[in-house]
Amino acid sequence: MKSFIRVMKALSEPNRVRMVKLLGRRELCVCELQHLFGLAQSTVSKHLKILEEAGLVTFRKDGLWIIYRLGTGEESEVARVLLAHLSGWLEDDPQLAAMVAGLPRLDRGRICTLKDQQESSSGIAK
Amino acid sequence: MKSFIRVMKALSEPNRVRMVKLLGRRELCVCELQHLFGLAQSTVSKHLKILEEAGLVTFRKDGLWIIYRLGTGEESEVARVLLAHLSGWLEDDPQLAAMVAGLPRLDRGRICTLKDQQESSSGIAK
DNA sequence: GATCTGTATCGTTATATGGCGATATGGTGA
DNA sequence: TCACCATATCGCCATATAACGATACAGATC
Repeated sequence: MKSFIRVMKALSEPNRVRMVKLLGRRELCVCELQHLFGLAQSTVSKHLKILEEAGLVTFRKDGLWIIYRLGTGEESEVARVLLAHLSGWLEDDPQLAAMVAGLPRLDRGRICTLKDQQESSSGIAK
Repeated sequence: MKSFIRVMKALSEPNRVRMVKLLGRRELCVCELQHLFGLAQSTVSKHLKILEEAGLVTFRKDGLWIIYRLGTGEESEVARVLLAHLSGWLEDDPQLAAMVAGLPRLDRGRICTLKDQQESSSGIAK
C-alpha cells in the first residue's frame, strides 16, 4: 500500500506530472526543468526527489549536471503501468504543450551556464 | 489535466483506496463503511464524495440508505484504467484483508439500525 | 405535521504539501 | 587550496487536506 500511495501522490501534482511527460520526450537536467517551469531551483529539486522515490524517474551525473530521465518501473508495477499510460495521456494540456514546443530550443550548455538568472523569466508554467 | 489530478488525488489516500477495493467486492452503504473503517460518519461521507467526483464510484438510494458501488469509468479513461488495475493490486494489504474478511459478517440491517453507536468500536482500520 | 434515522455539509483543528530564499554539498577547474 | 557552479537540503510561510463534532437535509414512519 505504501509504495502505491507514494506513486499516486507523486502523480497528484500537475507540475510533477508535466515533468514526467517532458522526461518522456528526452532527458533533462535540473536547470533545464527550472527554466521550463519558471520555478525556484529548490522547488524543482524537491519535485524530482519525490518522483525518484516513487520509482518514476532516475538520474545520472554528467559533470556538475544531474540529468534526469524516465524510470523503467522495474521496482514498481504501479510505476511501470502509470508511466506506460502517461505517454499517451494528457497530450492536450496547454502548459505541457507549450513546454514541449520549447524543448528543441532548449540548449543546456547555453542556459545552465549564464549567471544572469533573472532572464529565467522565460519560464512558462506555474 | 484537472480530471487526471482529481483521480490521482482521490487514490492518494489509503482509506479511500481501501474503500474502492471493498466496493469492488460488493456495494456498501455509508454506515457499513463507517463500521468497517471505524471513522466518523462525516469523514466517510467526505471520502465518498471525493471518490464520486473522480468518477471512481457511484451510488443509488434505497430508502434512507445511500448505497455506493464502483463506477464504470465511463466519463474518465483514467478512472477506468485505474479501477481495472486496482482489482488486482493491493490484495496483500493487511488492513484491507481484515475488512474483506469481515464483509460476509456485515449485515446492513443489523448494523445501521442500532443506536448504541459506541459499539462501533468494532472498527478495524486507522 | 412531528419525529426518527441515514447521509451530507459546515466549522474547526492538526498535519501535509508546495512554494520560496538561504545555506550546505560536491564536483570542476584555476 | 580556493573559488565557482549545479544540485540538494533546510527553514519558513501559505494553502490544502484529513479528522472530528455539530448541524442541516431528506426519506420513512407515526
